Amino acid sequence: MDQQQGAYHLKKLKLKVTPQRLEVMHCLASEPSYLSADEVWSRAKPILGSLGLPTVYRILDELTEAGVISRIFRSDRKQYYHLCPNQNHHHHFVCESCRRVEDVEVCGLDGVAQVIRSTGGSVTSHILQINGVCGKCIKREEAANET
Amino acid sequence: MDQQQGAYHLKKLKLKVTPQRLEVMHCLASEPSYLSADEVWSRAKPILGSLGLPTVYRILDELTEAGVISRIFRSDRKQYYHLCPNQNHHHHFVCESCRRVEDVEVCGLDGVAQVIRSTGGSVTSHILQINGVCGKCIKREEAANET
DNA sequence: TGTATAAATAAAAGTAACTTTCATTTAGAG
DNA sequence: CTCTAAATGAAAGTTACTTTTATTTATACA
Repeated sequence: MDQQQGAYHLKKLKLKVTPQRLEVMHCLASEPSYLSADEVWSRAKPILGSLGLPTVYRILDELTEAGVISRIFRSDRKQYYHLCPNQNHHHHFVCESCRRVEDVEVCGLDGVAQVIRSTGGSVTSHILQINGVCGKCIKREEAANET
Repeated sequence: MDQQQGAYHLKKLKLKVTPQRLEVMHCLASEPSYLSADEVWSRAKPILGSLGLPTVYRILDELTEAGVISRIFRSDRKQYYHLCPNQNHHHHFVCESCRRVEDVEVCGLDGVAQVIRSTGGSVTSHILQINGVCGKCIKREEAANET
């Protein structure tokens, strides 16, 4: 994500276009995997010269709330963030081996939402994350086993 | 979940049947919503007399790993746990108003898994959580608005 | 292009969630 | 009953995250 795109997103959200926000977005966008708040801070800080950790948390929260970035769930009780250029509704396939995040366009939630509605409830959001091993990693592991 | 059921689960997992484990399971099972580690501790401690917080964390981890309890995801960066009697594959509808967790039998992930496999990847697990407002809460809110 | 101002940031201190370590206890196998 | 591996509790430690407040800055508007 370049500065223009970043600025566009921020303006649409009525957030000021600050170097900190642009750099946080840039960090996440240039990472095919996901990053923790701390990792974003470590990467963005030297580029900006100075950057407060609370600022990173605030920006991550704002952008998550706005749907520009998504949380990635792991069992280590830490929070990870991923930014994907695809802004349509989609979900994530997370490789447990290389940590890469792939977009999954299929949602398959229509049936589920229908069931909820049939009980009088309403659906406001949902989390769908698929964990597994990506094709590249499977091939790599197979090759390693054969030697 | 009574002691017998709890003991059955633990034995199947080759875990010793301790009062601590039984009580943690009992706490979660008697709660239609979800609890944080801290909340489990607060509830189980007075019943057991003494209970270490690390023990609670350990037990929650073991049971989550084994699939006996599930994590509930919220945006407050804290971890919550839910135990449901239904041990078949299913997902959760979490009411944002009353925090109640309802089982959802429909999964709808077959299509997604197929897409992953078509790219050479494999799926090992997935997270699906539906957030919304349950029928009861919608009715309650409507009634409140009418007065 | 200035200027006012609301929004945003940094620094410092604080809180809460969670973990590690290790000595002691206990469940369950034999 | 006894032995042993597993489990627990206590204490201390770590890390993730938040709050507060003074200062700075982006931007709307003159």
